[in-house]
Amino acid sequence: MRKPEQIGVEKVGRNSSAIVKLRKGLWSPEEDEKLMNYMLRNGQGCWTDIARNAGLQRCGKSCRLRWINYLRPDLKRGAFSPQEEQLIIHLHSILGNRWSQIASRLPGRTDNEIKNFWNSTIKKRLKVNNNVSKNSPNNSTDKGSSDPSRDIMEAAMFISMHDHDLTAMCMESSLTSTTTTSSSSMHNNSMLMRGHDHFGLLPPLLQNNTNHETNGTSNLFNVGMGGYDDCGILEVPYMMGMENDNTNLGSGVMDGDINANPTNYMVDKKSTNFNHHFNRDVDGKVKVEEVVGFENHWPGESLKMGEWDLEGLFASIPSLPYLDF
DNA sequence: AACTCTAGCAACCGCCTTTCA
DNA sequence: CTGAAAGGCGGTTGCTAGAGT
Repeated sequence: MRKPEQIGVEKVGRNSSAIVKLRKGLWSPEEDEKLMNYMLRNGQGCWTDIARNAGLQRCGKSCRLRWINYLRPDLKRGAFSPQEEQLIIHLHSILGNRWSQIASRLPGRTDNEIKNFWNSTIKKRLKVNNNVSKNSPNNSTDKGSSDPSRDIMEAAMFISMHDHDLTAMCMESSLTSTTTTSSSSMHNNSMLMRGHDHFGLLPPLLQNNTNHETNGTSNLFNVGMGGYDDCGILEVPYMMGMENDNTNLGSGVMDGDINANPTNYMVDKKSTNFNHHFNRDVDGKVKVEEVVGFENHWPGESLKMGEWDLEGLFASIPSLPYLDF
């Protein structure tokens, strides 16, 4: 909480030379009421005008933040449900710290709330888990917790922290877990659960849920986001609408079983012209700056995350859940 | 009861992008 | 076209309340 009586100075309005004294710090109930009343009567507009017209000695930014994070009528207060918690972890495994993107998938939750939750709760839990698994050799043969959702969460967090190449798959596996409650059913649909831990990175809890084996072709899971369809075929969305070439939008289907023959998978990936799909837009310009993991294995293809079309991404993954309450 | 520690969270900061005069 | 303002976002700070000692 901030000290309530800080005063700042700010110019107000594009053409205004007016200098007003602005309050900082905690919002008083009176300020909340003013802003709430104004917003309900007039709706959203220019925040600087809102601040002025509502009679608030606050900057527009501050009003916006207060409204979005606290006053909005559709906000859901209170603790995160287990489903929300899982979804946050899932989404974070793909999106990273894009809190607003994550929040847009959780109705009634704000990016700030989710960010705080992640930083205060989930991160800490991960740290504890890491320490436990480091310090306890017995955990390598851990049979897993009795709570499969917890296993998945831990796995997701572990992978998210240790290997970004795997996070996408973890996301996929985790998504499955949101619609199924038993770990056995997870084996059926999820890439991660069906795949092998070629990296030897999966935590014991997750290894317990996989047909774990190791071999020398460890990097073959670098496919970005994807999963198995009903036939067990690996389906890889074309990096989520990263390219603007509408004729190529959709999902590419990799034939072959990557578990059985990962090398073929790599060949198939190339043969479906992923290079084109992933990093070039309609004009042929390099569009995507970096795709997590790819650069390690496709030298010369400089793909980056910054310009992903996330809506396209979500659109191309029908199983990605919204929480709808 | 007094003090310390820490989790939770509201709000600010600073940077980047978008909009507009 | 350009520069300034506004909007948006992620990172960070620092206060409060409650638990622990």
